[in-house]
Amino acid sequence: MPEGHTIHRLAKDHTPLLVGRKVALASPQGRFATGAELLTGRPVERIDPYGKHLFYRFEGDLLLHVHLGLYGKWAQGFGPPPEPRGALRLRMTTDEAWLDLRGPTACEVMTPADRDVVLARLGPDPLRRDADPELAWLRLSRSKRLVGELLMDQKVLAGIGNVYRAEVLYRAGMSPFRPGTAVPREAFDAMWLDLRDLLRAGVRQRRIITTEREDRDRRSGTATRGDAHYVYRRHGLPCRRCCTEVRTQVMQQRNLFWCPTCQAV
DNA sequence: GCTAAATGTTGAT
DNA sequence: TCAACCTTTAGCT
Repeated sequence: MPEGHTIHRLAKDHTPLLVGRKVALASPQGRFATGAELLTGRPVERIDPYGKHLFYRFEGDLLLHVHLGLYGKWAQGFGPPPEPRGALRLRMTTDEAWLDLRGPTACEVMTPADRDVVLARLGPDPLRRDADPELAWLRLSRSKRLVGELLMDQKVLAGIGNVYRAEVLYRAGMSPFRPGTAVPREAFDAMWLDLRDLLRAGVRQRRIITTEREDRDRRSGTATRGDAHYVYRRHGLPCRRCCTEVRTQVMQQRNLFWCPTCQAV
């Protein structure tokens, strides 16, 4: 589940549970034992999502940096926490609530300087108010790499993953094989705005919905029909608009999906 | 019930 | 280029 929308959703969900409260941290699995000890007893000052990264700022200029990777997950609840099961990397508890973290790629204590190193590797995040699309445009439009690769590059755009890559290219009617240098400014601007809107909707809905039909069903309370995407994971099925078979191939280490007719160039 | 694949990134080879 | 991280889910049987 973790593309940028999930990370911003988590920041919103965790803020009322943690900010301004003293937190006890534990690592039943043991892999974050030292960090947990270091942060225990400190109040959380703020939670900052940036792309696919989460930063929990604790009192005393210490940050908890979390990156969920592919498998990472947070669970939460009120009252006494359940007995820890499985590989539980981190449990945070306050007087009222608990939060469990499993399977993250990163769970570490950082200084603000360490965080700045991480942020320096990231391009603008369309979900952030302070995002500067110009930077993404410069990095994309000067690169001969394929637009399907560039959209997944966190240094170009932070928070975009494999689902949004496939869906935004389809919605733009653009071939993933076009080089960055061959993307017109207007097309980039349209994709930036579309990504921003799709990501915002993803934060609200807690899932990625890119098709109008699924969105309409969800709003009207009709049972959803499992067609939340145009091309993502629809390999071999007919395109929803032109009935051409959706194709797939690995690009940037992930399965890319596209319609060769609707996204011919 | 079993297996494969998955919305991601890093570090070793 | 590949393995590791570690869990959930879809699609089989």
